[in-house]
Amino acid sequence: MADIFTQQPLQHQQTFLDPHTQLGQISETHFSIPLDPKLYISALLNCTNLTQIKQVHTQITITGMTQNLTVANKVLYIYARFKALDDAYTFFNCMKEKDPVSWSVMVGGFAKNSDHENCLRTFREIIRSGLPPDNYTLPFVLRVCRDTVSLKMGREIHHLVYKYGLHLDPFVSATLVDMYSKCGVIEEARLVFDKMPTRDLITWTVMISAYAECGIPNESLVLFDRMREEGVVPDKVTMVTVVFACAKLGAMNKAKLIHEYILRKNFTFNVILGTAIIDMYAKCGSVEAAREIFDGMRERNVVSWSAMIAAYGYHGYGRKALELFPLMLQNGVTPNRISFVSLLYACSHSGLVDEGCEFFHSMWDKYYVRPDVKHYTCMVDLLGRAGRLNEAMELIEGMTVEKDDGLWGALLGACRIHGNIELAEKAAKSLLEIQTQNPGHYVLLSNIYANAGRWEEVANVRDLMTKMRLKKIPGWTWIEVDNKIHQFSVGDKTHPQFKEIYEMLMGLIKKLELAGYVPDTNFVLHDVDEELKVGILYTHSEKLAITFGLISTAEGMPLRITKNLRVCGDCHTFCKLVSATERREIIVRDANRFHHFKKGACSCGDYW
DNA sequence: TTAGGGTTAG
Repeated sequence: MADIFTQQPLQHQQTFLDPHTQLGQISETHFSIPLDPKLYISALLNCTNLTQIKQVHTQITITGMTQNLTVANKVLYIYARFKALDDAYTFFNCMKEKDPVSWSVMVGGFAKNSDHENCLRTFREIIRSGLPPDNYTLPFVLRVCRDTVSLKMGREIHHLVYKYGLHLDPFVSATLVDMYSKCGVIEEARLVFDKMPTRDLITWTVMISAYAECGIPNESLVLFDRMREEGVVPDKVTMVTVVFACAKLGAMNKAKLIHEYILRKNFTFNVILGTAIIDMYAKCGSVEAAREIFDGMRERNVVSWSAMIAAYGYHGYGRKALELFPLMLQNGVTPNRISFVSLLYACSHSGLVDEGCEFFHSMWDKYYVRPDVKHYTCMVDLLGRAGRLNEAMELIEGMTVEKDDGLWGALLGACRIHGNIELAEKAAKSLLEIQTQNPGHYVLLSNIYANAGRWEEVANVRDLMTKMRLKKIPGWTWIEVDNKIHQFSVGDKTHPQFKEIYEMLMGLIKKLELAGYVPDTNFVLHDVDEELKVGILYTHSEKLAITFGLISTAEGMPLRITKNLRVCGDCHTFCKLVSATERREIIVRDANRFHHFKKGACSCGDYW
């Protein structure tokens, strides 16, 4: 047998694989050695497993064809594609001659297989050996910077483009945009994007997706329009990112327009696009429209089922979410960790404590999905909301997986609802030990202390926040009026009609109070002036006020709704009204969930 | 010969 890595060709003619035949069928016939590299390349590309690759590689070595760089690079490439990086690297090291393609394939092989360390090490070797980096290698290295969120390194790689006088082609630019946005500096991503002389579809898609992901989905839609104006035709991947942006925006009119566009342009309705549309409709307030899409899908995978379960969950329809689970199993779909997060979340927000506990226990026993910290967090939330705080604490104490700030935050939130200051302090101590960077947790803690009148602790938490340079970022709300999207935050005065909006708001507050609504300012952020508290309680979302304004024109509605409307602790500050789908129902959205207020009852059972 | 973009939760 020839040594396929040292590439020593055999001296004598051997029985070997006939590259003309189908791979995997060994030809026993002797024939003269074909020396056409194309045959070996196509044989390599036709391999379906590692054994076949090694067989072809052996033949290539026997013939001495490894001396041909094109063939050798293809051997490297195919090993990397089948994740056989050890084989690829051993071969790479034995290659007597390497060209930029060899280096690029090796760097790319490591990058695609998430071997960040070796990818960077190989890239440094290129630079050290005096070879210039090229436009083929840079996207791979930038990909590592993106995946490891290494902004500093990403900037250094970007600098190499100028240092080596490289042309910023669409590949490098697209990965730079992607890297900067995933590293949280969307402005730098946009700078690269704006500087490109011409942008191809992928760069547009990356930029559209970047805005949606970093919480500026309205800009995604603006870019989508601009892209089409410039004559770039979107493909289905672009449409998925646009649908995702619309889901983030929660704007139903836009959602419908985009859905119509997808149908009109005959985009293939695959699982990914279908699932994205389910999510979009659900997040725009219509769980029914989401279900319609779900029912109409030809193929559904675990993501589609989980998305639908989650949709019912955050709309407060826990039972419907749970009904989907056995159907999912019947359809031969295996639940994953996210399916269980969605199920437990649905239970916790519909007060289905027993059902939640059952799922939690069966997920590992029956479905071999090991509970991670997120599942424990759902359970703490479930037990905590139901007032079973001690059980929640016992669960945490018995955990073998690493605890994170979200877990303690859930316990802290439950302590706030039930006014359990002792347990709150335990949770707070652990949160402070972890040094959570989530300002919401500190605000929560400060509020608990404030409610207990422990002002010294309030001041300590505030000091800590200042020292850690943490600031609560205000939530944004978007509202669609006549197909135009308006953006607001609490106390916002940037809207051209802000005077009219606040006048209407103040009028509504008066009506609310006349209707007997007494605001509970206990849970309003304590970092605002006292006189603003009541205002914030109502103005947490101007959208809420505006929609109330619209509803108030409907006969008899405002008093009935306002009398019965009790928003939960979270909603006091973060509630967002999405739309009034019918006169007798309004849907309120807080950070991640929806409340359906129908004839004075909320679909979410917790707060009623 | 080698390169870039998409779905579910928190």
